Amino acid sequence: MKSLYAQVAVVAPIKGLLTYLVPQELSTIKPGAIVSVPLGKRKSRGFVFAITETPPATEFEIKSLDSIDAEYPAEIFAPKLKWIQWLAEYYFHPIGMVADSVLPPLSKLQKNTTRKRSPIPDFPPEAPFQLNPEQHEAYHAIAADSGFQTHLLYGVTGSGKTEVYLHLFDKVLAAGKTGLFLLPEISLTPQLVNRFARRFGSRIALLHSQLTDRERTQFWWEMVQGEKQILIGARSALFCPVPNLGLIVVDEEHESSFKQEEKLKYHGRDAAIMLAKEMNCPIVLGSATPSFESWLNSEKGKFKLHRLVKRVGDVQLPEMRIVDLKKSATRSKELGLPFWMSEALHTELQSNLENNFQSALFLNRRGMSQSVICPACGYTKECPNCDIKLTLHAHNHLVCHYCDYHESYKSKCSDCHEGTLEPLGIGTESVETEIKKLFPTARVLRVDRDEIQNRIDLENAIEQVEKHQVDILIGTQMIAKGLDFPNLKLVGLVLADVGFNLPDFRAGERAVQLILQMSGRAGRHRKENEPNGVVILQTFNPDSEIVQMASQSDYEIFCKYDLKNREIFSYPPYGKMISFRIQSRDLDKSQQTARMLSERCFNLKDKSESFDQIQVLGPTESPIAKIRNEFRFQIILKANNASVLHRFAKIVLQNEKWIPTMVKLYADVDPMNLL
DNA sequence: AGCACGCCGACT
DNA sequence: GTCGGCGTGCTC
Repeated sequence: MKSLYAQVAVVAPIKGLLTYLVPQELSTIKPGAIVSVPLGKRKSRGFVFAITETPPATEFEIKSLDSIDAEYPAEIFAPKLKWIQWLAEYYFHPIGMVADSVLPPLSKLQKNTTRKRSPIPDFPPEAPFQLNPEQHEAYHAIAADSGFQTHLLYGVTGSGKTEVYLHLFDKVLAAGKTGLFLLPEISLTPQLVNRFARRFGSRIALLHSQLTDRERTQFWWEMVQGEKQILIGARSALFCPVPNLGLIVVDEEHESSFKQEEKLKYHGRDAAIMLAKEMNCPIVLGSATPSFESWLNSEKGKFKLHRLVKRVGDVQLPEMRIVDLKKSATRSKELGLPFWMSEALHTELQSNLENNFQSALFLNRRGMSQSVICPACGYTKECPNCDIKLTLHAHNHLVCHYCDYHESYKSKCSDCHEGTLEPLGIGTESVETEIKKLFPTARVLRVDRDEIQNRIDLENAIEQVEKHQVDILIGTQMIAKGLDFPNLKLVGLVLADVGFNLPDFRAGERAVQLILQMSGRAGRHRKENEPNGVVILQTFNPDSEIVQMASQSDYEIFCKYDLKNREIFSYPPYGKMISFRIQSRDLDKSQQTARMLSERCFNLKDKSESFDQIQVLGPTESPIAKIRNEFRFQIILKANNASVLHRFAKIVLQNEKWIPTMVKLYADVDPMNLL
């Protein structure tokens, strides 16, 4: 009898697979099996990727694996192996650590455990809505494919993309298959989950970070055993080994939060496309403002494009008015209004209140947060661990956004001991205070990270708005996504400029997406005799391309304009990027290692002509040069050909021996923010 | 990751 | 002496 060897991914930071001898009594072992193996002086969990009869040449003494985990039959994971392997190789992450995320957090629970409070709301079932001609056409074009095909569903806000998804899932269920519905931050869109709950009742399962381990484990098994057929989740739901997959939908596909920024730095949308390819099923990417990556892919014919250009019920898109804050400030002062409240916005809020409609004020706090400044010497407090200004939080706390550092807020300047520290800039909190002063009778609700800590908070907030217990909603990004309030007629973009001038080639794309997403909340359901939705965009840069094109609601024009620039500079989606981050507690060591790495890159470039196209940018100090007392440098690789670039990076990363101790080197493939 | 080994300073 | 903190190295 020949000996069998198992190629095993162990849960440790090891790049490749390790070889173990299979004991005679376990010779029925199959790829996909989960095993317990000796690793150094301990035991580790391992994932069997292949069984071979010949041992590979290795200087290691081959050990025997201990046992097979009976809890997880090999058939569950076998179909996912190739996808896991792709993730590990493409994103340069240890394969065992990638594989480990296919498991539920707890071991199998007793069946029929009852939850205290189901995360899925119990709604009376709802019949499907009739699709309008546009939706119908998109639905049929997508439903025509049963094998792998990527579809881009480009529909303006309020055009009824969700109804198309629901019809598609209906068809998938009717065919006896299962579906996967991916959202950027699922816990932030309860309204969407509710619609699925109404339509599919007990056939849906959820997977996202706000569930308890117990809930996640139960949903995982319910999907795996086919008791539920539609999985709604954040990107991590991709790892659940659902059998018989017939459709994947990625909603709000342009959202950059689909990219995981730590550990396995994968993009949920791209990983979903690979999974659909592996499972040979169609995938739909939906957005009102598609990512430039997807846009280009549809132009190239790689993705099939479907347009929804009209709102459901022929409701008009909101009218957008632009206010130049430089000009409006004087008038605001005369009227006793703060600089960020133009006369136009004030009038509109007033009349909306009188007519009993709801309004929303949107403020992107990023970069405009409440830092405190000393008017005497201009000193702003910084975090002692990170290169970041402290921001003023609920009343008396100065906090760092990157680490846990916080200190109490003392008004006396600790630098010059003269001035009194004063909050700089505006935040949602100060907007709320002012609004309450200006409109004392209005019912005001603020929705941001400080106020809304969890799913329940958000659900309660949404309920209040739905029941019209709120007249003016004030919020950050949180209220820009997926919310649908029939009485909301006015959206005020208090300071639309934030983000325009960030040193990032995607700044324009993001700014326009955000403006359009937010304005899309206004006037979605117009009854007869009701006015149209109104958007008031306040800005210090009324002439910028971003404002001009966002105001025309013409995303496609902006897309074409900005894509031209990207092409000239070989930025994504034309060029591809991989960034390296070098990090250690020792500033000199970090810097020297970064220089060594760049030298290695240039040496490798000289070895082959095919690497001529590769640009090595840097090393530079990372925009946030220090986090948690570690100094960070970065090198960016850019090239026109993705596979050449990847091959190049792989060679650079192959040997880790040259890296000095205590220095960490990370790769980020297709980085979304270059911080 | 997780575990052991080995080096150092500090203390009963 | 020896306890324990953490830097270092290794895993088929």
